[in-house]
Amino acid sequence: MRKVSESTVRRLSLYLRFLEQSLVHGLTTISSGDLARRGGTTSAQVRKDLSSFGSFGKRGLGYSVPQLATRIRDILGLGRAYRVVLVGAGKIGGALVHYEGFRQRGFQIGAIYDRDPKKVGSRWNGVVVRDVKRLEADLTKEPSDIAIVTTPAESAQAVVDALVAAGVPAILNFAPVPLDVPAGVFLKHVNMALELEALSYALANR
Amino acid sequence: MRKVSESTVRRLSLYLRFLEQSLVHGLTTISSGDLARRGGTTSAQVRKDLSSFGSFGKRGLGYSVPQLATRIRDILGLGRAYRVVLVGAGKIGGALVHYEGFRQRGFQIGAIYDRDPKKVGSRWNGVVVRDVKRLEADLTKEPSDIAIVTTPAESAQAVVDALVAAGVPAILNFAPVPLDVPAGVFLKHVNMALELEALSYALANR
DNA sequence: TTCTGTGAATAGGTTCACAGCT
DNA sequence: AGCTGTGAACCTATTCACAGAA
Repeated sequence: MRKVSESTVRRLSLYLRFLEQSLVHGLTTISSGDLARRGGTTSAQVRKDLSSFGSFGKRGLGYSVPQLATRIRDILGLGRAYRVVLVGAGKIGGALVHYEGFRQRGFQIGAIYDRDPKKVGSRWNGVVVRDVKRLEADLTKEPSDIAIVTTPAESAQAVVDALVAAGVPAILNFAPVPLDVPAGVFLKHVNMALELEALSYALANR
Repeated sequence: MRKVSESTVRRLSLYLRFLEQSLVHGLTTISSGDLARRGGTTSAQVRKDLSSFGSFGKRGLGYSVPQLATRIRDILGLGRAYRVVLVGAGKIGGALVHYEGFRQRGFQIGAIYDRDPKKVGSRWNGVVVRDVKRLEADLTKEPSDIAIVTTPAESAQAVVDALVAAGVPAILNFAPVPLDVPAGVFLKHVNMALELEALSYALANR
């Protein structure tokens, strides 16, 4: 397996969604051109993306929908469930807890943490909110694969430090602040204000 | 001004954040190296990014913090307020309505739309939720620069079609579905499941 | 001396184009 | 004929390295 770019991984996720839809519609075979149209790219790109991982298609025919879906799910590591902890029981945290798309894909929110004593003890979508003080101790007993950080900017780095200390290998950050993690820990940001600013730039310079 | 990449625009937003913080801390001058450290990039990258728009620095010294902040705000088109409409008064929509980061940057949510009669008429952070049927008519009277779509996947394309028909030039989509817009309309996606899948890939292939 | 601004070099990602299966 | 798989060409973005201003 050769080195694969971030963009390729993103596109694989999109292909997988389309494959799953196609499966529901009873399609058995699909061409790179079909996948391209839906993923907003070109057929050559689709084939290149897939070829990094092997040859899954049949020349003259295309790809088997269920086979390719399984293969991509495998590549993306979606063949298993992930235990996710969420730190920060605010508005965004609440939205994420109730977001069905996560659970559907095997991302199970197993614990929620907050600093606010008024929130601690309440139930969010069946999960009890715990005091963030327990975060490190809990993670030692119940290791998590992924943490989602939805705290205010000020607390985010401290939370991330605790997560890293407790051995959490992957973090998705919604706090609008750049964070430091040691090498070997995977960190991704979702920054909604940034996206709006990109639109603002586009509008200002059209 | 030469052509500027998406990544450059994203980095400019990050530089701006750091500049604003530095301003609060009373700094008057900053070097490309300082900006780089905070933006997770290199000093050469920072200088290249800025040089697409002009020469704002002083050799041997660096950049004036307030001047550069103003200049970037200008470049990004943040010198003005934007009227934003939000379509989809669900959990994510609710989180966005209350997100202070938007208003701080001049993105003002002026109207919220939903299909659910139970939600229509209620107040969200001071804004009354309207029936989505009124969307096009309202937009004709009160044009908006940006729309944020947080509907379920099924309704997103229809909503976007209405937005485009009503002349909205920029759309930020949170629905987990690819959308079609005509050329000239700016469309950006925020796909949280996709980000988790990128982490899943990283974990599976480390 | 310090730090910017920028051409030149390098690396990385995308598209082309075509040989080779089915 | 249709569609994949892939080297080669192309294009875009990042890094290097250095001349020049403060």
